[in-house]
Amino acid sequence: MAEPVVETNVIHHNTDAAALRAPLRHEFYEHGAIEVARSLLNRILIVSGEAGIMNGRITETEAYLPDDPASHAFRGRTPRNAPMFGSAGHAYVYFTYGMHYCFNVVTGGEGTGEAVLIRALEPLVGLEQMALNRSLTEPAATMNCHRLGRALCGGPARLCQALGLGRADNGIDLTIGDRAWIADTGAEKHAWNMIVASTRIGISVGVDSPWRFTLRDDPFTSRPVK
DNA sequence: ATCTCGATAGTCT
DNA sequence: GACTATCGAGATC
Repeated sequence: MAEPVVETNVIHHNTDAAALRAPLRHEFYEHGAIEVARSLLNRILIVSGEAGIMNGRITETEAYLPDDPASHAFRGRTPRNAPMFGSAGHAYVYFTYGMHYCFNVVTGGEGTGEAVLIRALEPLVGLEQMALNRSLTEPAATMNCHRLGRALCGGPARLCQALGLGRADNGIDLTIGDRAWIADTGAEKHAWNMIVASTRIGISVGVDSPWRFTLRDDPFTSRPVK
């Protein structure tokens, strides 16, 4: 095996307003969940709500594949997981533990039942609203950048609460650019060697599959990579 | 830093 | 009836 190649940590983003408004199109999502999970890193997730625009950089993803025992889709289609079997580029937002929502993007061809869970963001725009949504007790001013980022968006349920994503967003089309989308910010030139693959979190089966993806040395994760 | 535990309701067996 | 793609608080090191 060759030694891993280390490149400089330069992200070529075009984050001007026009690029942020342009959603990634259907074809982007129409690949396998692993490829999409890796390609989503460093891109900007945007939510437009009553309170205005909020966004953040995607820092942690997990792929859930067809024939994957950890996937909600593993035992076939049900009312709950139906969006996973629908069209790529739509949202699958599920409710769990009696109180939390988690946000996924559907990938692959129609009917394959795969998705990518967004597990963490670096919050960029709308931090005050996010802090309100999260009912942050500790004043944001007393936290350093990394601690604040973790408190707001460091976890799949945290980022949903911060961005106001919930039941009403289950099944929405992410390629339109009205409510929620991922920007086509020109990050297509990814340094793939910077991506770290590790095992997924919070599951009891499929625990050995390295389908959690983070960026090397990026502090905005839900938990450190082991 | 790492752990244990309880909350809480929808989903499927 | 069992389980859950989680989180926060509190204990302990």
